[in-house]
Amino acid sequence: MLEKSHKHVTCATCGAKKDSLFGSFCGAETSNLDEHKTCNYYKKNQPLFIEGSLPRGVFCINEGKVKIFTRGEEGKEQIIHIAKQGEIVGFRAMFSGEAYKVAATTLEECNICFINKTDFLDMVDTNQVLRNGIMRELSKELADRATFITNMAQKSVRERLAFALAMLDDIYEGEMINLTREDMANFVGTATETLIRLLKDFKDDNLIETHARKIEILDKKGLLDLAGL
Amino acid sequence: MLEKSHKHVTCATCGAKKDSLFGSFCGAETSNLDEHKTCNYYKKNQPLFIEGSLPRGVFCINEGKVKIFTRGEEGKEQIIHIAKQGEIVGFRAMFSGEAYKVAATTLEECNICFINKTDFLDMVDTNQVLRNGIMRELSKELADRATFITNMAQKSVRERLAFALAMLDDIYEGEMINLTREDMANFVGTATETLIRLLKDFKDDNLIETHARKIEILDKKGLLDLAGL
DNA sequence: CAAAAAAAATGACTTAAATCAGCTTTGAAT
DNA sequence: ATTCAAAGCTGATTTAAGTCATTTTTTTTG
Repeated sequence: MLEKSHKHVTCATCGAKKDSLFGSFCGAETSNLDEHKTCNYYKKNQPLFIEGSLPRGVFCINEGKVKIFTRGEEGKEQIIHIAKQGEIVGFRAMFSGEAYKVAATTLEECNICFINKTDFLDMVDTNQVLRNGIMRELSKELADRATFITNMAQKSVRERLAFALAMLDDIYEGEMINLTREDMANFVGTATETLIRLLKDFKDDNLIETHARKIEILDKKGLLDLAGL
Repeated sequence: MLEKSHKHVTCATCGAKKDSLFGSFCGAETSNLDEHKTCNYYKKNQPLFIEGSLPRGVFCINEGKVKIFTRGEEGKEQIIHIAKQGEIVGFRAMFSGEAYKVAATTLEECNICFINKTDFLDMVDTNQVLRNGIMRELSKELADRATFITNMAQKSVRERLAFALAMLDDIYEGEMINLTREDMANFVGTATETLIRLLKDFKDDNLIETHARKIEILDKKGLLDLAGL
């Protein structure tokens, strides 16, 4: 695996920036961003923020993956989204003015930059392109979540898992999927045991292959078919 | 029931405006809004827009209720939200620049105003208060949908129905809930037969009372308890 | 590297909720 | 008022998926 460590990242040379909401920033805007951000190294399973806390700024993922989740009754996690490099995490609650309803925790070692609330809101207020990007992003996610709800309501666990694996293949971009069975079950919305049994089925059907915890997608098209898409 | 009919509504005297995103509009802004809107009367079960079409503007509900839904595999509806007077419908897709992923259909006779896309976007661009209101709204809804997903994944149908009835009680504001059993099932995310059986249980437990199709909430606290909240 | 802890896997059993089929009531339209 | 289709309701049956208990494998840590 890639060696990660605490290092100072410059926005101007950040590989993740081009895919992010800051992608359109010009030189002056980029160096302004640079001055207002701090870089931090996170270990695996470290929280960025928890439910109920007040947002103090936004997190920009430079490297690594982060799960966004809520907790149900008995504290069981429901993973809503898995964010990767280039994604900005934690800005939704800043606009609603409320405490976080979701929590964010690293799934692996990460390098993540932090931008202070007032600095970020200043940028949003003065930069129309950024603002439009954010509104587009919020709207798109809203539509995605409508689909998510519909899938939860109408699809079987088998179909949801097939779809989730195809999504994870995109998120892990060719790398093997590396999640605990529990996290995966909490993403699909099922029991861990059920998830494990279904993974075996998929393995028997040559859709995937497992290397200990890691999952390799062999037949993405087959998975999407199975998901009913 | 209240008699509804095609009538011209003035934004200045609109009873729904104060609760809407336009609530903060001053006199000049209100008359500008007035000039750019048209009023329309809708019969029950009339679509405002359908999935896949491109947004041409936004809908502001003056009177009546509207269901927002997606369709799964075999066309089965999943109701995501039920909008009432004061709510603005259809603006999310305008920011994403994509076709509607959801559809909207009236649940009863409605009076609904329409504001053209360019006029609305102009207002958003020039009015910071409106813009902030929209961003707050988008963010709040995003959080609501995270909770919705978690409920679908982790709660039983019984719990979800109890919660849905409590929500509907707020939406219908004291009026009796008036939805087909099918719509209600598509909101809760279950089969119509299952929903009917559970309604009977709730009736037996004196939580609700039915008057033909209409449902009266007798014990909202009891319902919320049952929902596990 | 060994030991301990955590995660993964398997088996047996239970149950919530879907499906299918048929019957009854309601309300809309003539 | 009568008719007819749509919606509501009930019963019987099936099944997908959850739960609980135990074993095996993997991962972590001293």
